[in-house]
Amino acid sequence: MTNAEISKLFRHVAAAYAVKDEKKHYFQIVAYQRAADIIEASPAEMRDLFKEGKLQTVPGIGPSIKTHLEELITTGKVKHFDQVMNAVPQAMFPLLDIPSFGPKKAFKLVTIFHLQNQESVIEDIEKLALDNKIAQLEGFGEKSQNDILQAISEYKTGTTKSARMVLPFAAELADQMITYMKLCAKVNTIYPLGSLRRMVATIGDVDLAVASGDPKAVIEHFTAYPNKERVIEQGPATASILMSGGKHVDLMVQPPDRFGSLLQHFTGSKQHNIHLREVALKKNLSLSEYGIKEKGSEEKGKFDTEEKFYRALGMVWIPPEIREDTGEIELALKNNLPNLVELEDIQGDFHIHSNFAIEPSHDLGRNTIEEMVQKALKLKYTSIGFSEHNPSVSKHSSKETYDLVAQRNEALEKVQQKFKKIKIFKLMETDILANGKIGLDEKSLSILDATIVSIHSSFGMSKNEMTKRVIAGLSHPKAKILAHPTGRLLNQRPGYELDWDILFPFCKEHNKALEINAFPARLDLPDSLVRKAVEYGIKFFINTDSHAAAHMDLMRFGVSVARRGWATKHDILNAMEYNKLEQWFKQ
DNA sequence: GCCGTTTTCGGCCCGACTGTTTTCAGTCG
Repeated sequence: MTNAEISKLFRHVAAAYAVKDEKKHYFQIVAYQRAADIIEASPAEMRDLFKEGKLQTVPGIGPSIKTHLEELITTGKVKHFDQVMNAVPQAMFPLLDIPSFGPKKAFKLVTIFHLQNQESVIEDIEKLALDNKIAQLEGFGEKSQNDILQAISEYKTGTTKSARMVLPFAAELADQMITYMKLCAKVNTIYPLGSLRRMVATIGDVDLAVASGDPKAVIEHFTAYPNKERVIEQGPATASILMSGGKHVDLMVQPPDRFGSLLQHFTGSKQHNIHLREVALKKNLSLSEYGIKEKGSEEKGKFDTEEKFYRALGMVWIPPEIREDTGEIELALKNNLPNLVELEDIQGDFHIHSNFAIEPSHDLGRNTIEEMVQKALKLKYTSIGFSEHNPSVSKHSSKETYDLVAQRNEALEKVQQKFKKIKIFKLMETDILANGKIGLDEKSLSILDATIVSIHSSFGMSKNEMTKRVIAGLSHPKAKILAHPTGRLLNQRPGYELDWDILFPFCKEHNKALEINAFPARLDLPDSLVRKAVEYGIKFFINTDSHAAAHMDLMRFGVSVARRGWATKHDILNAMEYNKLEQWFKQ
């Protein structure tokens, strides 16, 4: 049972409670929805946490839900859930997947029309709407009948709720909209907010906030966007449009003197905001996008900046990347937040593929060594590490491999002679083969400063085997960095499994670094694991894995992952002076 | 059902928008 399945089941339980008696079960409903949100977003599978006895460490999971989860994971079902859900018609549940269908509407329709078949219920509702049977019901009308048809049609064609976007894709969509919105003279300021501002690895919808003295004009301009599918909703302060591909763009507008509270509200996360508002309540304050009001008063205090907004709650400003309600509010109250690493701290990039013809088993870069160095200089780096893939093991003798590595080194030295302002490190990205050996022999390794190691084959191994394999590879004294540690490709493959409780202590003890791969389809190590590794005291390289000079600009995405993992400058090795780094490689 | 340096009992974020309604329920974020 996956997190997604558990989350869906919890939402169904909440829906069943809502139908049964919403008032009586209100806080159970909220609790199950909150647990569903948290489990859905959790990078760790609940079944793994169960095996490790760590279910109670998940926020939102208390004694009762924990017991139910244990029953669910061991037996595949929960008696209590069955009881709750069997009290309502089963046919209502498939309808909940369709946007605009909640528990009440789904229950009402399947009850009135005696629908019992879960397989056909969506088609059944569609047919009833087409036959004009729904418009006559109390509480429904012509418009809502048409809305139902539209929602079902969009659901069936996959127009809605499609896969989440990787960051640059969402950023580009946001940029397009921002460019368009700036054509409206009434737009003072506009920012992308929500998960895009928090730099979450994948983005659902694009959220935009505008400061303007004329919200009406701004909203009208927004909903007139020519490349939209349709307007979803439109009010005096907010609007939402559907884009081709099923993405929503949500807009909120406030006057400039309330823009700080809008930024705070719309950046989220939801759990961060809820917690912040609970903290505020204890101070007799109530928060919203309009500002802060004292309990009992109608007057809402105005905040033009986020800093002032947080200060009014007795805390320091919290960087958006860590607004996930994982302890940041408590530390902000004590003015004790970590000093997160910044892009400007980065002094070099150590996972760089040039087009040097090294005859690798994987891909070559597109630019020359010199072009990559020039790009590094433009980025004001003081060091760079070249790490082409090792020459393919199957196609070369040991001597041929050595000659290729030596030739690559000579090429690096030539460029080093020409550019004295930057230190060039001689690295390589070496495969950890299925048997745990690495794809270079001692002689070749001896002429490198160090090697990055990584997995590019035999992904299907068990967690145990893979952990042993990675540790075997990392055990060579020259193997200093584990690249893209989980092997995940966002929206493509989940990555292999590793036992972090073994790997993290190993890295700490043997002074091995983990890579935070900045390539947007990877963002690997994932942020939540970065956080754990930081707690272990492990060091990182943030690398772009560039296969072209232009890729080196992607560093900021890796820095965001590090920030989301609460890493400071001192956790990041490529934020160090190169001479210190040279020492580190020799350790 | 969860949660706790003001609580192990008694609280639980706050608001937008829509359609069908003459004041609100439902859905969403």
